[in-house]
Amino acid sequence: MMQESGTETKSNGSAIQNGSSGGNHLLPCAGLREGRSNGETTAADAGAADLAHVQQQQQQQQALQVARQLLLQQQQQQQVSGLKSPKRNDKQPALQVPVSVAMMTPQVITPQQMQQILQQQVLSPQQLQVLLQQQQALMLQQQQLQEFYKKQQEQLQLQLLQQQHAGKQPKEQQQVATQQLAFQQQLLQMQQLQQQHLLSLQRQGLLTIQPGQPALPLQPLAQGMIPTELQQLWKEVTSAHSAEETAGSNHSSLDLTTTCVSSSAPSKTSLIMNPHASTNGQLSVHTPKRESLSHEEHPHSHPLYGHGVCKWPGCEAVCEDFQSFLKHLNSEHALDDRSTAQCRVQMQVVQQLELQLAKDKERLQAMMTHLHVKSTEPKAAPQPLNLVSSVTLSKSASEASPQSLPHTPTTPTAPITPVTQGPSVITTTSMHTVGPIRRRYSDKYNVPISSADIAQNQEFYKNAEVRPPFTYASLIRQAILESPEKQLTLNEIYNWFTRMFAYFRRNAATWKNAVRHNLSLHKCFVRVENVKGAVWTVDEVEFQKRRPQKISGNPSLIKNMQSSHAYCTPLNAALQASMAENSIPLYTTASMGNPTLGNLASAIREELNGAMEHTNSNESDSSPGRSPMQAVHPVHVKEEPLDPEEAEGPLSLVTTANHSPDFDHDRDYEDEPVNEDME
DNA sequence: TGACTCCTAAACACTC
DNA sequence: AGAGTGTTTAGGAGTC
Repeated sequence: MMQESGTETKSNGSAIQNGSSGGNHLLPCAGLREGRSNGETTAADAGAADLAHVQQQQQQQQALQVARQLLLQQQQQQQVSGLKSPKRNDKQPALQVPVSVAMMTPQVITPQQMQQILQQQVLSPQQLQVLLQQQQALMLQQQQLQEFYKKQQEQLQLQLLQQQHAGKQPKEQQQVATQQLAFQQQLLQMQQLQQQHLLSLQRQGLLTIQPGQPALPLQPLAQGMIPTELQQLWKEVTSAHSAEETAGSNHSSLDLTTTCVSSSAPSKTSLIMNPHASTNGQLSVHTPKRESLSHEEHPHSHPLYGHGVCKWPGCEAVCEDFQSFLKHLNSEHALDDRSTAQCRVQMQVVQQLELQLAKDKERLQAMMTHLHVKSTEPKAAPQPLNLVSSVTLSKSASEASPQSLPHTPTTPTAPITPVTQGPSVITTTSMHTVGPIRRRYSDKYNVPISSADIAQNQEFYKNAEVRPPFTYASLIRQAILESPEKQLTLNEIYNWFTRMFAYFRRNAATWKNAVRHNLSLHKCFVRVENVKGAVWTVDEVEFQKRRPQKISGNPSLIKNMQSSHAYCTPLNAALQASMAENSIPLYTTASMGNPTLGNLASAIREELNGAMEHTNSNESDSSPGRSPMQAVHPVHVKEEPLDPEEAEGPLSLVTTANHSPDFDHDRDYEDEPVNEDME
């Protein structure tokens, strides 16, 4: 360490001032830094994007399902129309209350359950995201069905009134009744699907229902939460707010649902009043018509219209505004053989996707089960370890030190749960990153946490008192490199820690001491006299030298990485292929924007790139160490014990759009986590 | 088993 | 004197 203390002119006071406001000038990370005040981005935004896509997809599926259902109805109707008595009025009461409250109750995870999940810490942030997305998808469907049902009932009543006055239109009454029944069936199917989904979650350990807890379907309606509320709940729970508060607020979240409902809620009126509906047996055509009508009320959303383009499969006609789109829709995609055929094709596409999804889910389940069994075989968790302590805390900290209570997350409740409790610790992202890609601490406890995890869960670490699975040195380096001038005062480093990680908002004495200790201990941290006083910089060369231990010497690790890569590449290809081959715009190239799959795939690539870079660089170690200026790039290091020398030479077998130019720089550092997300 | 890394804790010195 | 900063040592635990 540089011994300059004798000549230091630092001013503690100024340093503190700088520190307190230091975050403000860290422009590159402003988004992150200000997350707490501006609303957290990154993960949250990604989730929103995901939701948008999922929503869109759901809308398409919904429209098709409704169309399918209606087609069926009409066929049945045609078959029995001659047999049925036109007198259906007496049936109306029964039709008006056909759906129980339970049926209409969104079977989402209740606040209590969400809280429980969080408390148990059995879910990684990714899992929570996935969970939320799944719930949201289901919710969207159910919302749409509910809306549809309501409209049907309204229409039915309207018809009744008309009939009472005019004493006619029995056929339409019959239609409505039939549709009601069909709709009820659909709701039942939805309910069953959701039940299966929940059961699946339970099987996977993702969701635990207490013995005394009523089954989800029986949850009171008030406890049902719409997806955005779930997200909000997640935030608030991780922010140590009570779940009850969150549950109490049910405002605001209607963006998704309203959009969804408006976009796809089938207009019963249009269906019934549409001459085709009552006279034409070819139903597939109704979908566009119905939607076109229903969306006149909600001009801003239509499953078949977006970005000024008609999204009718194979069309892509440019429509300047919604009105022209409607005209186009009615003229070009009217009821004819072609449209009907296209609709059928689309139905098949959806069915294929559903089939594929089911298969992949099954496969995932098998993988998780398999990995869980394997991972828990060697050692059982003898002591409670939460996500945090299991990742990085040394025993002295997690057990002996009373100060280390932060491991016990203050998040509402947080009973410490053994991480090996269930397969749930294996997340989608962790699945493909198990093994050498994780830093040893993670491997140690089978809690794979990657920078990708953090990237996607920056929010999580900001709000939950979960110890980040990174070394102090890495965090310090990250903090410094994130700063515009690549230098920070000690106090600014402190602030960065507390800003980025809720965990470091407690026990300051402990971790601040550790920070100082690391700054002094590691040669890679250079103290420089500055106008501000003393600032700390990172000597990247030293940082790279810092890690003599190489995993290159471990053939098994390399093998694992390569095999992982071998698995990933086809997986990625399969993902894209399955998307593209279905010719669904959402899923094609640009679509890698599809948050869910796209991110997953890119995350996989990224992780494996890192791994391969590492292994490859062992062979072609061409990095002579870079100048501090080079090092100044924002860090993107993975949490892997990588070789210092490999920094540059990522002979990446896979190039990804996501591949950050900076990515390679830090590949070798053993810990460098936080960056990707933060950038 | 030993070298190594990382963490925590603590003592001490220096400056303001 | 007290707080903040910086350095150093020690010991435990895990990895390789």
